[in-house]
Amino acid sequence: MKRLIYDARLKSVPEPTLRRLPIYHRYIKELKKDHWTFVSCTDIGEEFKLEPTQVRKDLEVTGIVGKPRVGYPIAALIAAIEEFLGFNNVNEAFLVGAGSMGAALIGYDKFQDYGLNIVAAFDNDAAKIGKIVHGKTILAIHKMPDMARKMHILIGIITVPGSAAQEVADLMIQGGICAIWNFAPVRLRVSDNIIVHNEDLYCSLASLSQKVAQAIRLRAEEMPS
Amino acid sequence: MKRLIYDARLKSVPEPTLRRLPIYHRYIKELKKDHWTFVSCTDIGEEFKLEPTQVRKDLEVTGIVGKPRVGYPIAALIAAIEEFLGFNNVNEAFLVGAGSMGAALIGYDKFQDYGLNIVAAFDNDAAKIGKIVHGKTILAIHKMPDMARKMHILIGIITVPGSAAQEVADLMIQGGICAIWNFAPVRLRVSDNIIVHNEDLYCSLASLSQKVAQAIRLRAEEMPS
DNA sequence: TAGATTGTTAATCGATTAACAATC
DNA sequence: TAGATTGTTAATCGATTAACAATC
Repeated sequence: MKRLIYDARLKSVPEPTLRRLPIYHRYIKELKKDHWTFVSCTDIGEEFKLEPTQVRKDLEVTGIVGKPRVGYPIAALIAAIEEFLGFNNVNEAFLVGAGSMGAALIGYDKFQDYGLNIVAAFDNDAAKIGKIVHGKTILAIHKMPDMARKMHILIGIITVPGSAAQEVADLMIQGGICAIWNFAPVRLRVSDNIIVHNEDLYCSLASLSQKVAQAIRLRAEEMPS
Repeated sequence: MKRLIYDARLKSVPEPTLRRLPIYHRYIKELKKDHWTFVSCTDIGEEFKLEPTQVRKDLEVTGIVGKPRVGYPIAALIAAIEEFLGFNNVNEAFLVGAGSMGAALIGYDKFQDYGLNIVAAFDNDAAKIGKIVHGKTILAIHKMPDMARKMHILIGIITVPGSAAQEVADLMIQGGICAIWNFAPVRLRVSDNIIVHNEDLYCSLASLSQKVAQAIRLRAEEMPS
């Protein structure tokens, strides 16, 4: 049973794994509060209706080593997930678009725990510039690229309308930003060294909508009135 | 080349397909504005860097029939996607949790186009009840289940803190709601006839965080200072 | 010791991609 | 007609699940 250190360059981690790890992390932190010291894949799998094997595969990428018969030491496991997901090195981020979604995100104070610190917010609307939102002053967008470069900002959050998103993305990249969390309903055209995460609520809603529509269709067939 | 009508009961549509269709839909509507009449999978694939075959497979689920050599008639294709995704039968929804995220969602006026109409918003905070947000009065949460049942509401949106989410979900289901769009960072325990869509921004952020952390690690290795 | 769980390899499943005849 | 694109089947790829020896 030799064990190789996981080398992230060889193979990128599956996206489903990346999205399950924070779920596990949350649960395991709860267990720690309840003074558990070990947790098994069976425990985690039962909580989220997942196969223990899948949980084990997921945890494997963090490099954690477990004990047969008992599971994984909780404190070490939490640390391994946090280290792997980059929660420890908190990165500073700029947010552009101080509308209601932007304001909501500025207010998410737990983002810090996940490696994100929104240090400034920008807008192009004179009515918004200078206003304070959740303790942060909204700055003029034209200041953003220079500030980003000076402050070595790596992450940008886009919460502007779709029509302005590409322009904002270009400015961010100009300022040295290399990862964009995009809430605008637009696919951004960027070079492929830029990480883009689309949070397109309309697409998510469309998927929900289809399932509801299908459920209604099936129900109508089963009970013809 | 016989063609069977797609029967949604036989096989559920892959989630990736459901999330790509609205993207195509948006693009094709743009093309229609520019007076295109036909669009091919090659066109769509080039726009989004996808294989034409994949686009074709995706469009197939809508039942649209194309013309070899020219592609799909734009107007019919838009109609087919909208019908398939359930954009035509707009469903009424209740939103619970009038915090900043709730307020942002109430303000998303395009949700109607995707089959969702937020008709009422609720909260348990006396300070919020009675307030008007984006033209909608915030109601007391205790009124929600009865109102949902009387108004035949099918969709619930949860934007409360994680600690309250399960309780809200239970109330929604009690009111006859069968589909939940959950923005709280919690996995809801519901019976499996309830559709749950988790919009867990922390998980999404964690995935972004990991990629940024990895990019930084690689960069550090490539340029040792 | 007995048995539950780990680590790891193999099999399965589902989604993507390739191949190609049909066709406009 | 020639050739691009559809519709459809087969091959590939990647993620999930199953199997099982090692082990505490």
